[in-house]
Amino acid sequence: MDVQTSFLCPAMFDLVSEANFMDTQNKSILAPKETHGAPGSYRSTECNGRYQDLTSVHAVDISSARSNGFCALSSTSTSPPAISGKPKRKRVISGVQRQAANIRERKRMFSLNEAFDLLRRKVPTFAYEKRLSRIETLRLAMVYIDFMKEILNND
DNA sequence: TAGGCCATCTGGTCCT
DNA sequence: AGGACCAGATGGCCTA
Repeated sequence: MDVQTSFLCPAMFDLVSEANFMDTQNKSILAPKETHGAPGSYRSTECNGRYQDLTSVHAVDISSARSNGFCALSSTSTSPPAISGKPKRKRVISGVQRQAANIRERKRMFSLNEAFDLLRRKVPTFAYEKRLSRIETLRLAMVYIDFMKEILNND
């Protein structure tokens, strides 16, 4: 029994049940998710569901279209009161800057998801198990770390 | 159909 | 000034 298998047996069944290990559909891994797939979609997908082409022209088109719509209310209604005595610095950005910020944010989230993918590969799961969500990955990693620490302490 | 998960947009704040 | 980071909002997809 290797370390990963032995780890799964005693310590994880509470988490295992949460993660629905018996689900063999595995669709989320095999089929890339096609959200926001409308005309002008800014995602091109590859086999594992990751997306590329983060700086495509389509991204600019769709983001500007969305920015003209339902998200406009958040600028004034959700701004928190200034906590410190500092005067609030109202930052005015152009449409081009907003689009550039959107692209940077997409790249940032992409790298974050890459890190989650790496972490997913480090934590032990059954081969047929459904792809772990991000929160499941974090929780499982914590349990795994604790388990490994216990092993080290018992030596 | 409701709820979970995720991608994306957006504005505010912090930092360089 | 501008990039990074963050959290809220929103909508789409999937599953029970």
